[in-house]
Amino acid sequence: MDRFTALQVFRHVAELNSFAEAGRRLGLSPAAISKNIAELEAHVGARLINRTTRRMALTEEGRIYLEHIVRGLDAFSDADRALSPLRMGPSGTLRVSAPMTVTLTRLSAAIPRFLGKYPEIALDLQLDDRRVDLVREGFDLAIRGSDHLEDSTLIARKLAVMPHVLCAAPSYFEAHGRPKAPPDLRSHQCIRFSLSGHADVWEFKKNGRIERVAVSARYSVTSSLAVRDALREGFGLGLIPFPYVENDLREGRLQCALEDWRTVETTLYAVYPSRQHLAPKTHAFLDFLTEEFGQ
Amino acid sequence: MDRFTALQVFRHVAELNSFAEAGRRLGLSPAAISKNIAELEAHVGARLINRTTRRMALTEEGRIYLEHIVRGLDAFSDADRALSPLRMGPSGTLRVSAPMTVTLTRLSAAIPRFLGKYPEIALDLQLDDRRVDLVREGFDLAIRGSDHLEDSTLIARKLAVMPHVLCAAPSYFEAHGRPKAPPDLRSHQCIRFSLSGHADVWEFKKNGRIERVAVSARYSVTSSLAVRDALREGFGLGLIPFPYVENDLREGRLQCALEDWRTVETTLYAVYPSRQHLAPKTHAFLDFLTEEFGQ
DNA sequence: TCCGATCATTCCCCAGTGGTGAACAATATC
DNA sequence: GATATTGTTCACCACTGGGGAATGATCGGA
Repeated sequence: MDRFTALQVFRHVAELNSFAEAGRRLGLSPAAISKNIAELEAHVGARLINRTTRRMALTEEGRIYLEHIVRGLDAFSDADRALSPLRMGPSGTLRVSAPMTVTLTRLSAAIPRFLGKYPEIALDLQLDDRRVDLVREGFDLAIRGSDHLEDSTLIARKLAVMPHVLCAAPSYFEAHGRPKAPPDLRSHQCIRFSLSGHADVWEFKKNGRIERVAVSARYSVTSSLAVRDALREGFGLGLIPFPYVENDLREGRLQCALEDWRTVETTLYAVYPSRQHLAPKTHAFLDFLTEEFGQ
Repeated sequence: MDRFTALQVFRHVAELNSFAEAGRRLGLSPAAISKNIAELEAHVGARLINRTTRRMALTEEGRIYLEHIVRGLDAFSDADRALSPLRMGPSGTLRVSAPMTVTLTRLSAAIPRFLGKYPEIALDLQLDDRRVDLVREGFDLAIRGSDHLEDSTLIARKLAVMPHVLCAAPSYFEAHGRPKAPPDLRSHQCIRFSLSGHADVWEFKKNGRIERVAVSARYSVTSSLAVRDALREGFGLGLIPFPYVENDLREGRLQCALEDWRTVETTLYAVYPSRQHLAPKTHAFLDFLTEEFGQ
C-alpha cells in the first residue's frame, strides 16, 4: 500500500474533520478516502477515527498518531522546499576538478567574472593533473584533456581542441640543427609531458602517412608549463599545445619545427556525471566554460 | 508513485553507499532500487546521487534532502512505535458513558477491581442518563438501557435483560387497593421514569394478549432510584427494573402487583463505535462488563 | 592481461494495487 | 416526510511498481 498518500489522507481528514471534504481537497473520491483510512488502520492495528456517517472524532490512538505523522509530513515538504532554491537559481557549492596548466593559462583569469555573475555559487576548484574519479571524490564537474574517447558512463562535452606544435628555442636550433622529418627526432633532446596519453610516442601525419617516433627524453615532467620553461631555456624540443606557446612563438622566444606535419591534438572536455537533472550551478559553469573556450 | 518506499530506498542507499546492498536489505531487486531512485530524482527535479556502476556519492542536493528525509522517516517509525503500547496491553484513557442508576446499582462497586486488574488504564466514567453521541463526544464505549433495537452503525453487545415489575409499598396497597388488571392502573397514582422509552404507555402481556395503559403521573423523574425512593414512601405504583427493587421485595418493603402479567423489559447494551481494531483497553472493559452482568 | 564476478541500468512482462462510479444505509436539514 | 449529504461497500479496471533477463562498465584476482 502507499503509506504516503494514506498518511496525507489521514492528516487532511483529521484536520478538516470530514472524509468528503478531504476528498475534495485532495482530488480523490470518497471511496478512496475511506479505503486509505481503513488501510492505515489495518497497518497500525488500531482504530484511528471513530465515525458514523455524520460525526467523526479521533480516537486516543488517532490523536497520538496524528501528532507524529504531522511532524513527518512536514519534514518531507521541508525537504522538497529545501531543494527548490538549488533548483531555481544557480547556487550552492560547485566542486570542480581541472588540470593545473589549462586552468592557469586559459581559465583562471576569467573565473572571477563567473563568480561575479553568480553570487550564490561557491566554487571549490581543485587543480590537479591527476585523472580524478568524479563520483568517488564528489565532483560536480571536471575538465579533462583527453586524446581518446571517454570511457565511462560519464557525460563529456567538448570544450576545445588544442593542436600541438613541435617547438624549441632559437638557441636550441642553432646548436642542434632543425629536424626535417619525424625520424630526425631520435637524435634530438626531447622534453616529455609525462601525463599526456602520447608521452612516449610522438605521432606525425602528412598526406595520410603516419610516422611514429619513440621518444627518449632525459626530462619528463607532469606540467606543460614546466615543459615550456625548459623549452624557453633552450634545453630541447617539445611537443606542446599551441595555446601555451602562442605568445612565445609570436614574440620569437620559441620557434616551430616540422610545421608541414600535422601532429597530435588534445581535446579538452568538460565531464560530469549525468545529463539528467543537471543542477543549475553546474549548468551555469558549463555555459561559462563553452563560452570561454569557444572564442 | 509510492513516495514512502522511494524515500526508504533513498535512505538505505545513501547510508549503505550501495544500490545492491540496499536492495538486499529491503528485499527488492536491483531494478526496483534503480527505478525508485530515478523516480525520486524526477519528483525532486534534481540529481540526488552521482553514480557509476562502481562508485556512488550523494550530490549536494542529495545530502540536504537526506537530512530532511531522515527526520520524516524517523517520525513515522516513532508514530508506529507510539501506538504499540496501546496495542499490546490494555492501557490509556478509557472514556465511558453510562446511565447513573444502573451504574450505581450494578457496577460501581466492581469498578475498583477492574482498575486494580489493569493498572495502565485510566477510566473517565461519565454518569449521564442522556443518550450521548458516542463519536461526537469521543467516548470509547457507552452503556445503554434500551428497549428497542439499536439504530445506528454502532456495535451493540447485549449485557443483561432487566425485566420490569409493577410494585408499590404495602402501605400504598392498603390505602388504594391492588390492581387486578392493567386498566385498573388508570385510577392509581403512578410514578414515571421519564427517560424510559415506554414512560407514557405501560404495556402488559398475558397469553398473547397485549394491554396498553396510558399512564398519567403526578411525579415524573429521570432516575429509577428516585422512583424507588418514592415507591418506598408509599407515594404510588411504579414500573421499575426488577434488580433495583430485588432487596425491597425480599425484605417486604415493596410488593408486586399484576405478577401474572409480563411487562416491558429493559435490555442493557454496551455500545461502541466499531468492531474492527477494538482497542485492548476497550476490549478489557467489555469483558469486565459481560462478566459482571453475566452472573 | 584476461577472465569471472559484481554492479547499476534498461527493457519487457505481469500481478496487484489503488482508483473510480454506482448502489446503499444512515442521518442531517428543510 | 422529502431531499441532500456522508461514509461504506462492491465490482471493475487502468496503471504502476516489481521481478527477470540482457547489457555495459568496472573491479579483483589469476
